[in-house]
Amino acid sequence: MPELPEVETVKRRLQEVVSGLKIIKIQSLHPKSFFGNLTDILQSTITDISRRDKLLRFHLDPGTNLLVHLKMTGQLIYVDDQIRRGGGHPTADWVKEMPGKHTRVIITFDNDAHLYFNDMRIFGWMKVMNDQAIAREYKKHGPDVIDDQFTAHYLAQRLRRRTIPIKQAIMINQIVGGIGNIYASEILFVAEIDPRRPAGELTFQELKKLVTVSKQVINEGIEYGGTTFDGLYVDVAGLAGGYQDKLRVYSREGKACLGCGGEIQKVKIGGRGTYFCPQCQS
DNA sequence: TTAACTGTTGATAC
DNA sequence: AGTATCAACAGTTA
Repeated sequence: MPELPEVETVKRRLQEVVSGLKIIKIQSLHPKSFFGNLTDILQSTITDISRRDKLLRFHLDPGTNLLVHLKMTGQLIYVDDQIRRGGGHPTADWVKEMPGKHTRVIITFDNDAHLYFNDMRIFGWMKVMNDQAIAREYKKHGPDVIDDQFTAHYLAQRLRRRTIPIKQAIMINQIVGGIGNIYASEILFVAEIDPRRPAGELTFQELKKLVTVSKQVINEGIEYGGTTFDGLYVDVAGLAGGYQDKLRVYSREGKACLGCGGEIQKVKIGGRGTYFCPQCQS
């Protein structure tokens, strides 16, 4: 579920709480959640955390990495002694009950803190990867939506003669990284573009607006700490984001369009629920 | 009860 | 190469 703003929110907090900590124990509780040798990263120290697209990278010393994809339902929950005693940074109450039913991996640090990788649907994963393997992985990706490399010229070149709906196109991370199903609907509403339009038929002016709006909406999502539905996405403290209250069209089928007062419609595009205003978006 | 839905993305067949 | 469909999985909703 997490898209760029959610992963970025997790990254920022994680950077503060686990940078400098040494991994002293790892428990893999499900065979599909952790790949690579546990022993390869035991006794390693986390030097930094970075994000590319929806991927989280733990930089380790000595030189390797733990790459993480949360997919639909992944969560990374950090709990240390202070949190268990009810102090420190605010957290959801249930983080003190970790591990939970859906905990798939537990990492223990040298300060006795734990990082819990919860993932109900088991689509997410953690992989031990060296720098070269990471580089190969990143090469498959387009620029992040908020990267300066993501421009109207770039997008025009990538979408030329393509017939898939524009909404589907901006969700392909080989084209642009970080946009998922929720923000795709939001972005196209703000850009006043019909999500069903064939991607190759947008004018350059429309692409310019699309690129600008994409960066704005995604940055807005980051500012509000991401979007939470049904408690599936939460930050490292188990707390919900705030952007679900700011959504303009997503999950608002039949409700009044904030622009014209007309009815928000829901359609399926590429098998995914898509919300838009037929009046405002063309 | 059963079917269809869900925030992701990779494989496959055409 | 680009597109459409299905699959991975578990839970909730119609």
